[in-house]
Amino acid sequence: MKYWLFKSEPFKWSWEMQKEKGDAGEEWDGIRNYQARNNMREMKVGDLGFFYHSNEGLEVVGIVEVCAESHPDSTTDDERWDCVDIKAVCDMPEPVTLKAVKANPKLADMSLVTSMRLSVQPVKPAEWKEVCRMGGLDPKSIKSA
DNA sequence: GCCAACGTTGGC
DNA sequence: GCCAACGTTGGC
Repeated sequence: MKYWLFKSEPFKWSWEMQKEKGDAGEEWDGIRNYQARNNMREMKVGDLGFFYHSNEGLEVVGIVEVCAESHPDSTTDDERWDCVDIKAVCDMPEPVTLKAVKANPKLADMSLVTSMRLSVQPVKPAEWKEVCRMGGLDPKSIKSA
């Protein structure tokens, strides 16, 4: 099981909108970047991810779970682009801001800091635990449905 | 809204 | 295969 981070601009697709979809989940479509796509191709059902608000908010606001493995992106006919489906799992009790992540030496190598523009990123287990801790969330309490 | 950083494209 | 030009992302 792996960990990931999904970036979204809240005025395009927000955490609230993701939660409204419930367990049905939603396609994480519109990704037009090879590295981000390759990350999605590696995802398995049950993998967990952070939901991060970019541009506005600049914070990790929730936990999501991969609920469908990589398939063609329905928003394009271009065969190069695949995407996964994700569903909301729970809120981050206290959103973890980019500022806080940058200020934490343990997270200095996190993709969020080093690969600022990558919209779908891998997260290391140690980073996962640390961000959960900062957000007031016990990683062990995250239950996939 | 600006601009730096980065990815992609296309001419050579 | 290099690299300049261009477009996009995302923090500020």
